[in-house]
Amino acid sequence: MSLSMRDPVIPGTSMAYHPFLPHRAPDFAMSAVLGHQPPFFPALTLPPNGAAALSLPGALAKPIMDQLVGAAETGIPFSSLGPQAHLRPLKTMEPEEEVEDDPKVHLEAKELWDQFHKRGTEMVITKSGRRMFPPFKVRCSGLDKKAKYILLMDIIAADDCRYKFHNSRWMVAGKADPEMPKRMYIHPDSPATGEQWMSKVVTFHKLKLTNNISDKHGFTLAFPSDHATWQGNYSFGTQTILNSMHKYQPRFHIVRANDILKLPYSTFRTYLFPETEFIAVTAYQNDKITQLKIDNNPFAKGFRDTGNGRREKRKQLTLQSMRVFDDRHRKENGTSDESSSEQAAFNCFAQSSSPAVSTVGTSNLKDLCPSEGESDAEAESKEEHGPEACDAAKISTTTSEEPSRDKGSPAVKAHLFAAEPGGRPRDSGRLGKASPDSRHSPATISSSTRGLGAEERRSPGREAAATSKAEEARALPAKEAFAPLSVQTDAAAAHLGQGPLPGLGFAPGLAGQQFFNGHPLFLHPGQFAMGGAFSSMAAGMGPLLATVSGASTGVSGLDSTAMASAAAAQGLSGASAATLPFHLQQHVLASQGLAMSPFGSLFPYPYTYMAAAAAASSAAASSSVHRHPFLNLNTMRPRLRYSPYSIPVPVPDSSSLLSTALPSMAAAAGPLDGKAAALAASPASVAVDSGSELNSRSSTLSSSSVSLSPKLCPEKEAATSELQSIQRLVSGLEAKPDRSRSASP
DNA sequence: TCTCTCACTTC
DNA sequence: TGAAGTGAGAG
Repeated sequence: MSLSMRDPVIPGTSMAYHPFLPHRAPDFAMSAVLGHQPPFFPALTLPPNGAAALSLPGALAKPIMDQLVGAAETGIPFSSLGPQAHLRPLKTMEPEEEVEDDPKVHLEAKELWDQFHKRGTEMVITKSGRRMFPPFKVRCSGLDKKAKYILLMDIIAADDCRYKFHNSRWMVAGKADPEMPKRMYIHPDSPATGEQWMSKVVTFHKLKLTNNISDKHGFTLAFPSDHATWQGNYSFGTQTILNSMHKYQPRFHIVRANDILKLPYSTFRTYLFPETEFIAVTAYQNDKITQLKIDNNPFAKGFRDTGNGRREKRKQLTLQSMRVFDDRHRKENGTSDESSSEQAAFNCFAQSSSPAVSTVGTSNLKDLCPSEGESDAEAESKEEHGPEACDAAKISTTTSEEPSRDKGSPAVKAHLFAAEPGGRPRDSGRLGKASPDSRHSPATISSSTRGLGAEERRSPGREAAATSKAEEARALPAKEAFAPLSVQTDAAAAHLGQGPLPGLGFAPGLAGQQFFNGHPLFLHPGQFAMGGAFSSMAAGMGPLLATVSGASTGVSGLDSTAMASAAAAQGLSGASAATLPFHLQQHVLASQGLAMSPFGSLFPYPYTYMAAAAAASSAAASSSVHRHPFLNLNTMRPRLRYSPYSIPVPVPDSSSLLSTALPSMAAAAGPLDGKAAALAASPASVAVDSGSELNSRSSTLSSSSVSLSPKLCPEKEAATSELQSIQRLVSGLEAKPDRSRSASP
């Protein structure tokens, strides 16, 4: 099993071929040269270095001419396009990179990561999304202070294996499940100047990991075919979808670009930190890693104590409170107002059940666990001087990027780990990893599409890069899910957008795009729920969507009719194109033309040349069977993967649930069914409580309140009796010291 | 193995 | 003050 250090570089990269270049700033435009505003105008816009690209007439001009011909076939007279000689930009762009940069990246919290790696590599994923722990934080240096950069992160499959935790160790348990759609997460501060990035630790703590294929944090932009610039759907989100029990490798990317739109044309520098590799789990398997996290994660502070576990404390407090209740009940029974006394008693019980709100509880908490405060303090101290402090003091992981960067030509710089010079950075199949010390250098890969060089220079890591490239292709088959574009589900959202940019996860705050700001987009109404900032961000994604749509058309064979249907189904009117700014309308029209069949054959080009490759590479690929559809032209049809649309959702017969299900089972049937089931199953307060819990995430306390309160529950006596029984039962098990502490408040 | 709820935490 | 993040534990 070979590891995949994915090489984001695609040989022969040259944006000059890209027929789907999105509309760009006027200085890149050629419209004036062409003498009109052709519908396909955006297709002819140029990358920042377009001038240089076009300076190579022969090979470069032809694809463009092909486009023109294609455009003509779509109804535009070729003659109206003017002579080919005019295919040059009006304005020559100055090279963007006047100041050479030499980015270096340090992994922060290195010690924590090392411990993480030593003790186990479990990273919890949940349905609702879980943050990474340890947090992925880096510090950058060597950036051009003035230049703007976009920082991204993604997580790729580390290998093709599924794992299991057996005999206290992780073992390969078979072949990996179909890969989840990959997403890129763009740091919310992007783009920012090098100076800004270097002035702080760059954290990606907002990124969440989930196993929820239909996660709601993914968004799909849907563009109706009748006026859509970018046909097809594109999903992006702040959550990365992972498979449980699979191994993953986070990656960090630095892109020198002042605009998200330029991502596809910019150089990606990719950094791998082997110690950040992890196995996704839905529940911890290894106590060591659990403890590490408890010790280091502030949110888990509640579990951070030496003596009794929190649960135990809670149990003790509960027992204690019950005793109080019992005492009171006995004392007051028959003499005073039963209801009020019991209410008071219950209040006591309720409060005590929640130490946080009970003075008794809190004081007793201390009594019961005298070491807690101290241990917390210790933990605090430990934390302060722990990993974080160490981070500041010592950065042990540093990149060693080649100082000489090949400007303008595609380059690969794979800086392999010290332990594995010149070879594969990792062997994914290995379970016994190199020691952390051997991994202090991250793998650094730099990919560029700016250059024109047809040849790719490769570092000694070429082999690894080649391997990774093959593996890179593995994830792309997920794009199979392009198919049912008319279906707008979250699952689709999560699944689509697997083009060269496999879904960009934009942090909510990401904004400041210079194009399309404030303009309406053709978003699926049910899927775009973010604010203006994000809207503009999403709008900025347009051109990227164009590339995706290209993939849809070229690879999946999606025709525009399908999109039209989708558009119609979404109630999106083609007239809405009129709401677009002029340049966007141009883009819209042009893209329509481009999306048509004459250009279908061009698809392999753009993706082959897409330097968004690092993003593309985020779509992890398997090494052998599955190949990048844009790298291997013979594999235009990616492997069939799970379909988000075909996930069967068996609806249990509610009647059977009603008749047989336990309340807890009824809960699975949904709130209404659950409640109905609870009600139908039994009139007992327990069942009713369960039902009430189904309707709201009410706490146990409130539920208990319903069932135990004499004012609210008609079965007061029964409840009281039951409570007493429980209390007696528990008292028998209770430790004596606790009893001695159980004084009435 | 996964999901959900809970009480706790931080921010 | 409340939203959000956390592991435990039950199912």
